[in-house]
Amino acid sequence: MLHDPAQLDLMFQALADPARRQMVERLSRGPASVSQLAEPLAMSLSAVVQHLNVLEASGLVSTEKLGRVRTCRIEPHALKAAEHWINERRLAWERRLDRLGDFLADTKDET
Amino acid sequence: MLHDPAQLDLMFQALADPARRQMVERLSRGPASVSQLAEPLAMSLSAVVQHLNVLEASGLVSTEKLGRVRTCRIEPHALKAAEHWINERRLAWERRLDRLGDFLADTKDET
DNA sequence: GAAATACTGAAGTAACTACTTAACTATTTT
DNA sequence: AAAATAGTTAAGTAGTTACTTCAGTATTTC
Repeated sequence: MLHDPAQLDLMFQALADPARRQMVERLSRGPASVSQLAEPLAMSLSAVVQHLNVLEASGLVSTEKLGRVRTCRIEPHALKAAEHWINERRLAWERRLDRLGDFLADTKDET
Repeated sequence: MLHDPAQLDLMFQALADPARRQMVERLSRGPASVSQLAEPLAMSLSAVVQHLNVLEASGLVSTEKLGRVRTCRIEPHALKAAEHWINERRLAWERRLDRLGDFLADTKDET
């Protein structure tokens, strides 16, 4: 799993945009062409291609061109890296609270 | 868990910045004052306060002012919401691949 | 081979972001 | 009460982002 901060930056930045999240959501249900990705979005095809480039640069999506159709798919490894970063921080916090809880319980015992 | 897309937007946008992620990382090890958060960052205190406001607006961090010190802490619920969004998409994709694998295996059995 | 399809790239623009400095307020400490 | 501390707020600015339109290039289809 890539913890390169620059890569994390690109991933979270990619996920920050609602249109791009919608694209990821669509792709989570299966591969799609650029036009299929564009269809539910209220913007030009050109704009969608630009969003797609952001997603691809972030590593969250990979694409392959066959003939005139570019097929896009999710990269679950990259998604997992973002997920992992958040999870680690949340767990660190929760472990801390647990230790604090134990400490308080122990202190109470000693009275 | 809040799935409000506007809230997700704010959260991912908040996490997109490396300085803000560093602040979250620091807070995952325990509460901190604004100056403590600022200390490792190469920017003015003012800039840190602005980042902090973004984090607070996103719901990822909450703060409480006592006297002249503002103490900041992580909101694990919000972190979990972001985590959950990513996880759902990745699982949707992986379930899809599993079904596809089963289908291919079944098809092979039928020869 | 002409027309339709599926994208791609460049240029322009309006809005937003991440800062800065400087002036300020509120709270402690001495 | 003066000085130091901790944070806040406003205004300005350079750089970035999310689009747009328009003109292009391959690839199919008819």
